[in-house]
Amino acid sequence: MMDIYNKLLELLGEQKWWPAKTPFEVVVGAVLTQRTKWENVAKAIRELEKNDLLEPKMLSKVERSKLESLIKGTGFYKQKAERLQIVSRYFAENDMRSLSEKPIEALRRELLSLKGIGKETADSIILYALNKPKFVVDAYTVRICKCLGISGEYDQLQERFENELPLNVMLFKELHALMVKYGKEFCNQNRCDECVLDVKK
DNA sequence: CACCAGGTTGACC
DNA sequence: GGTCAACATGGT
Repeated sequence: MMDIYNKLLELLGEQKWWPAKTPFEVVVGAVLTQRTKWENVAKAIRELEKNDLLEPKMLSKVERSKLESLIKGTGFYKQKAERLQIVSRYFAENDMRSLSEKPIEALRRELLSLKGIGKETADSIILYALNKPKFVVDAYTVRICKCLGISGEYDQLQERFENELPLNVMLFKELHALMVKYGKEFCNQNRCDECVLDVKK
């Protein structure tokens, strides 16, 4: 696993994820980027910012139709508007500070109980908003691992990364970001024959 | 016109 | 347990 990281880092350089000014902005982005290009998410976040909505209380209270129109460009906008308000209510009731004090697994279960927050979104929030060591698995991670002969679904892959890597937040962030970047650039059409990641598992 | 994007849910078997 | 359509817009 560390070999993959070193190789990707050498190839692509540091990614410095997640691009956001505040932890709550990470939360909003994590919901909006579900099955959606980041470019469109960034636009929506700027719209929300203009309307002073990048804050849990304001976002949870804003009129649904207004929220929908602001995030329309990210697709699935009705679902996402509902999801954003559910998550916002949760973050309005639980500030970042109190959330940081919870054990990771307990926090993860709470996030997963919110409608619209699945594993990847929950783990992205834990890693990038709360800076806790939880490895985020996404579609690219699964694809890349498959190419490398590492099979498994979300939980198995996550466990493997967390067990085989040092439990380091920066490392988890970078490796996840690097795999997304690599996946976007090189894994688009099953061109596994050109894969640069000929590393030992 | 077809296909994809930093997923999640609920229905059905 | 697993599979699958639905969700919707914007870009190639």
